[in-house]
Amino acid sequence: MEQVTRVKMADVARTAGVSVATVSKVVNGRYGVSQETLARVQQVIDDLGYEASLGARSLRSHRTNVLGILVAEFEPFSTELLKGAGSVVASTGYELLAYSGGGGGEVGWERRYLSRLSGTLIDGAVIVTPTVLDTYPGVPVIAIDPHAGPSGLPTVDSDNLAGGVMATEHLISLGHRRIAHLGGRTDLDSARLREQGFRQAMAAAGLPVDESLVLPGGYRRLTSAAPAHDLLDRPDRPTAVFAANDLSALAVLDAARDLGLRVPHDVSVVGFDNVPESALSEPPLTTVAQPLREMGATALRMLADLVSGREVPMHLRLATELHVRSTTAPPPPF
Amino acid sequence: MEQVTRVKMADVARTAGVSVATVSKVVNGRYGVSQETLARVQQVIDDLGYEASLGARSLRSHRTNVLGILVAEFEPFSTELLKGAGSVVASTGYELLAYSGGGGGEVGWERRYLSRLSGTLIDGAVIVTPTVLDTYPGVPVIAIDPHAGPSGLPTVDSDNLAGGVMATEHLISLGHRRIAHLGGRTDLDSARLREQGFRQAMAAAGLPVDESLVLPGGYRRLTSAAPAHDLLDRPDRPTAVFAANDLSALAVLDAARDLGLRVPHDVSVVGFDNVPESALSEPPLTTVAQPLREMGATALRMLADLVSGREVPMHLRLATELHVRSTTAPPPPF
DNA sequence: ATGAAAGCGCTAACAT
DNA sequence: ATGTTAGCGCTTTCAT
Repeated sequence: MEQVTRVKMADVARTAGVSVATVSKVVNGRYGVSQETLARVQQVIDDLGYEASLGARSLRSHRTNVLGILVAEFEPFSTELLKGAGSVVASTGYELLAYSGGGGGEVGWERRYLSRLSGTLIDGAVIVTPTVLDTYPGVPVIAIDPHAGPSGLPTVDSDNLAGGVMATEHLISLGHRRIAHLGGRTDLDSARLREQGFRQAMAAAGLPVDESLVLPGGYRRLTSAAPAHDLLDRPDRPTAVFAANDLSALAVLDAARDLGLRVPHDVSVVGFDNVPESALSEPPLTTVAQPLREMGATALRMLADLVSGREVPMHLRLATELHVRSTTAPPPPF
Repeated sequence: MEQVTRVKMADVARTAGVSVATVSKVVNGRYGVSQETLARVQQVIDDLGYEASLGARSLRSHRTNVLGILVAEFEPFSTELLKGAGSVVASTGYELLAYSGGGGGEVGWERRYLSRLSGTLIDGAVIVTPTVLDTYPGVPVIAIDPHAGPSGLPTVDSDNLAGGVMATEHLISLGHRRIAHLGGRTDLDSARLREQGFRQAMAAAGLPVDESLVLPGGYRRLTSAAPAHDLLDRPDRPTAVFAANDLSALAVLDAARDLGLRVPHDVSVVGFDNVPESALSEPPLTTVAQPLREMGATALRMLADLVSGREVPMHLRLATELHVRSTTAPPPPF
């Protein structure tokens, strides 16, 4: 029989002729219920389609069997992580709740979301690119790719330094000597490490870094447009640009097109991240891939361990990997 | 001051020297609080970093300002919808909670999830590809791409029939005559419509359908592997395969590679959905695009309307569109 | 303007 | 084996 209002435990209890406590025991598989009663109550539960309210249950029991993944926004980066987390959650026995304000991640969003959900709705959380890296009292938390470097929180990220080296070495091996770096957000750890990788590879090859060819791009397509243009619109322009992420690499592609430069014939471009958009550009972007799915999966497994009181590593760093597509080639001859 | 336990309303009340009732009024912007008290309480809230527990709040108020999107699994299809929903949620003033068991969607998962969350945690839900299409008592619900055809639930989907026709006509226009169809899940409406489109286009071109070339693939890469292999590993293999979705098309690509067949030289492949992965395959997949982001965005807007008591259309069908990439070409000569 | 008290749906002692 | 009772953290009358 369908009712117009949600079926609650009291409804089940009344229908089965028992107390709510007994129903609760049945639902939670506690001892102290006769076979006969159990069968009857179970039958009523099925008939009525009863399912315990997560809110009410967790308010009382402080255990929900649900893990959270908190993101500022559902965009390509975070949803890749989500796919990774989703692919392993079943094997942990938990269910997965992804939460986003939809806004655009005001500073401290992670703390608000966590307070909202923790203690009542989720047993622990994976936080994606938190801006503030406090430890959170009483809630198991794993950070993915935090903006500031590792602190008290168990963290999963990828090897930004090695990635920066890889991108730069790739260009050097093609014969480039005059290489520019369109940087990311200078306040972010990942951007600093990618630049450091760039400098390290240049130094190792005995190549000078022209400081006028190292410009901040801000990780976004819009903020990268002007510096990308400046980089390419000069008589002594570089033969290659290593951009700190794919979005800014795309901006370099835009700038090249505007200036009538062909990629990779006139100038080579390497990005970072390997978001799907990077494969869809024209030409498809050579980029350093972060293993986003694997990072999501790893973080979720760590969280499950943490919630179960098992030991987890403080910092897990996954390898990055160069994906050579079509924006890199040897430099033009003089 | 950081505490070791979650700060709750009682903590705020004690610190500010008022009752929890007053704090509640401040938090919810109710009238009946003096300017002075309001300022003091607000200050304490900020100092302590207090945020109301979603569970406790909604248990009492039955209004949460959170919309849910319920999916069987976080895979490319559902996460695209999620991106679409996420992109508009801010403009509706709601926050967004995505929920998944992680399992593989036992029958009736949507009812379980909905019971769990509705009434207490979310004000309404978008359900992605529900298997059972009941109306749900007392909860505003929008269905995306339901497995059974439209029923009592407001629904958003795309034109699967036209898409199936489009994919097949594309292959026919390239000169293919012997075309296979790797189907989806036979219990799903979308799969049936795509196959129907296939048959319709074949019939319109006066081409026979070899029934041994129509195999179910189950919409997943794993379940499609065997039938994809069977389709290609026969002396009279088809010159083209129309796969019911991108994941199974990717499985066809895998099978072709295993068998040493080149795509599209030896066999052409068309997918359906246009998930990001389809552009990343090698070679990039020709596919029928569903406007997934738009579907997600539309469904979320409809849900917001429904929750606000506004009228919503019963059935919104969005157009599909062929994206020709690199897995289709004329058939090999004999 | 403020606070006391009841209760949302559930679980966990503690009776019986 | 079953029921009674007391909350979980919050909102909401209803007093004051």
